[in-house]
Amino acid sequence: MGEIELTPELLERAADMLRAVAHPVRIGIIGLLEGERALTVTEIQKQLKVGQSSASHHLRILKDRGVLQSRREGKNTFYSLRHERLRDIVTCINSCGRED
Amino acid sequence: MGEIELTPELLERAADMLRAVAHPVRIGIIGLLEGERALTVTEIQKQLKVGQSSASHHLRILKDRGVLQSRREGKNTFYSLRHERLRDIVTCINSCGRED
DNA sequence: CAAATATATGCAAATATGTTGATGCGATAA
DNA sequence: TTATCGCATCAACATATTTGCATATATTTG
Repeated sequence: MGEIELTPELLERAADMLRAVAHPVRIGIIGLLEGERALTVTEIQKQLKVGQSSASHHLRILKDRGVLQSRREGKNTFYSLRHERLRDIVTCINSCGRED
Repeated sequence: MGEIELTPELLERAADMLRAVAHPVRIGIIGLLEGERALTVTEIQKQLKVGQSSASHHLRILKDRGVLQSRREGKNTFYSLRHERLRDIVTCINSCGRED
């Protein structure tokens, strides 16, 4: 539970995934997608109060970077977490954030 | 260990801290600063092979966002982690890494 | 004080990201 | 087939981040 390899590739990969998550809307999305739950774009955009285009855009970023996965079902596309562990990041960040 | 509040402020704060971390050089810095260890700007810039100005800039970002703390000692400034837990993020990310 | 060392900061060009409206497109319903 | 829903994507513009050079400041040394 300790050592981290510092190869440039790992740094790049880690940064890539972190950049994917580092946006309020995208953190919100991850927050909505607990466990096995899968939501449609419309459900997500309504809960987070963002435009359709914006939601779609952010979902794509999360999917491209391997954070989410999606499946199409009729007219809908359901998005869900690919790594439940990623939620830990948000938990972790929130627990670190609070003593200014 | 479970529920995450989704208030806009928390989302912003979480995103802010994540953005601070989401850069290869800055992840590298966190990687170097295990435990209590504190390093000078020069030590950090040499290990990560970045310019002086760049190292200084990145350190400032990490400090401003509450990731690092610093103490001055003579001509040197020693930087160290403010939240050991933040290292978990890097570990977590790496363990999630892509299996395309 | 002058010089050297360690770090910080201002600035500007290059690049990356975010935002929004319009439009395209597959799936279903009428 | 036409209309509509759900979503994706394009385009254009706005904002933010990164990088490096030049320069400034602080500390110690001679």
